[in-house]
Amino acid sequence: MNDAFLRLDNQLCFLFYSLSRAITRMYAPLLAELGLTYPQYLVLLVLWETDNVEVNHITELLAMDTGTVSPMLKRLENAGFVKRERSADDERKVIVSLTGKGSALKSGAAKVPAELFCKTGFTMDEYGDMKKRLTHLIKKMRENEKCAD
Amino acid sequence: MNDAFLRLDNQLCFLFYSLSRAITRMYAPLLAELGLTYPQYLVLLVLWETDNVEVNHITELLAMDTGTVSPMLKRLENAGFVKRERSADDERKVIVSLTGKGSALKSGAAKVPAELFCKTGFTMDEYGDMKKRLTHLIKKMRENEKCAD
DNA sequence: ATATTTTATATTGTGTACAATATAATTGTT
DNA sequence: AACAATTATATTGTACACAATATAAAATAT
Repeated sequence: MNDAFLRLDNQLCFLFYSLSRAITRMYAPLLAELGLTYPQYLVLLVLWETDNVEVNHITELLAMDTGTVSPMLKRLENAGFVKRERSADDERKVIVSLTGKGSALKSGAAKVPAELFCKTGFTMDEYGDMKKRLTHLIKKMRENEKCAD
Repeated sequence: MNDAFLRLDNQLCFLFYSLSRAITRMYAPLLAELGLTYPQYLVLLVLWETDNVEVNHITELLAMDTGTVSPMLKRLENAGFVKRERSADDERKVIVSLTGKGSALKSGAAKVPAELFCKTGFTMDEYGDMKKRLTHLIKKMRENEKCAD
């Protein structure tokens, strides 16, 4: 019975894993035109919504480790898209903000997710429906964290 | 209008990306007991279904680059789970096969996906339904590869 | 006020991902 | 048969991912 779960084509997890990588590969050439990778684009999505945030804010929204975000911010800074400054009132904090170049990228980036949406072939309703299902699943999995028996 | 797509919490792609990473993190401690990472576990899933396969067979089923699979197989070989041998009739090919240790791992691995299934809180029907939706989406995205306008 | 703990970020080390390149064997061509 | 094109795998280089550790500043405790 358990054996059926060991078949690759039965694994829901593998589907999520494959799909995620396939999406990243689809984004790659579109984002390369802007000089970004997909994770870097996610950081900019955060900043385009709220500028001047702590590093902490980014790691939490993206659910990423500092070991991932720290060097990524360094690369974004080297590329001239963001700026990093120690906070004046709390020297532990680093405030990340957009440069002019980083802000300017937003208009060019707008067509990227629209293009990806088109590739899904979804209607707006189907898109929303899938979003709801995934959000629900994520919530469920968080609740069932400890499922040992 | 396009601007709404730039909001992080509207991005279906980000949900897939987050969920995939969350699943991998959930697998990690369970697979660590077996001495495996998630991608390494995927390779073994392939071999448990069909032993003695070309490297090519693995890269295709997992949709992974040789640059990913080659070093991974080397690590699996060092860990004693698989064996690699040049094919006799075509010296270009490398045949990957399970060692006794690699085969033996299968029984211990059976409970891993069952545990993950439990965490989803899905019924068998819901599981199948989600699988169907994702398979359909992957097919759709492959068809709409070129969606430029 | 000083020692302890907590918090915010960075670094180290291992393992993917993947594009681009390299290498060697096989097949196809002339 | 000699050369070109193709095929199978490996290597190189860059960028995540993440656990574990390090570091320094702030908050708390004594």
